[in-house]
Amino acid sequence: MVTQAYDAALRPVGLRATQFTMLSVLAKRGQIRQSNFADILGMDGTTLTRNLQPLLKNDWIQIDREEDQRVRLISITKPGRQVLDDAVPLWRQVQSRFVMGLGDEQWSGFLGTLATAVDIAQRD
Amino acid sequence: MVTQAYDAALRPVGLRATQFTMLSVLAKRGQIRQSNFADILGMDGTTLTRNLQPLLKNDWIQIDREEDQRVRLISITKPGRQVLDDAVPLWRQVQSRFVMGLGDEQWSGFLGTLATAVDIAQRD
DNA sequence: GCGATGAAGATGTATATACATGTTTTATGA
DNA sequence: TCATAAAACATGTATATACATCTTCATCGC
Repeated sequence: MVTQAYDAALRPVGLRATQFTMLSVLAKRGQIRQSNFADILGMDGTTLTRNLQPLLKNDWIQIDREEDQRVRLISITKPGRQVLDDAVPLWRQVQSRFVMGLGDEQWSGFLGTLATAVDIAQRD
Repeated sequence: MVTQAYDAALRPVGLRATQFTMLSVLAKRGQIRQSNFADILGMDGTTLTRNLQPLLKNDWIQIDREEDQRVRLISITKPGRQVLDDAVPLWRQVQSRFVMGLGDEQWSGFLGTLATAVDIAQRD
């Protein structure tokens, strides 16, 4: 239901929550290897392969090669930065709805709990 | 990543996390209307229509009609109860990994935060 | 220099998710 | 009563997700 709220808020610019996250990571980190990108997103490599397609179709990202022909380098494009810029205010509005609704204390506790949960999931 | 942990734990019995949740609800509440089921799960009605298919294919649920021919009544079957019984110990193991890893205080805080988040998402 | 091994992605298949829209059945109002 | 609205689901389409497996390319031993 939380994801639905973010998806609904981003609909005017044509972005889904996942896509917003992906473009945000690319905007912040610049060109990165596909495998590294998957790790950052906590996403299976094959999932990332599929999730790149809608972004490519809209020319929001580009994929380059390096000397090692196996590696794919992903980066955001100018149109990608544009749609991200358009999306940020919409994102901020939902985000603040949740942050303010929970309050600072519960919010920071939530972030900490999620980090711990990821840590526990990674064990084994 | 949390969902991945639950999916991995349930793999030996052939259940996904979503399916485990659906069968658990049916086991606890008995026969329910499809629309009511969707509300309980916080799932769009059309998503539920699709998610029922794998359960039907495995004969874990059945769908009956009532006088109002529009309504579908969903219930768990004997094989459904069987696979759920097989799954519960596997689920308990992952569940306790997360509950114990977080500790009682953080765990109950987490549950409260999620409930509040759902509440916020439902506004508007 | 060449065969085995391993790294990096892609593909086949299945499930999960929801919006827009369509279909069927029931309820409602002039 | 009958046309219309509304309720309950299904379907078309698109994205999100991951496992098993395949392909391609690089590296490492010998």
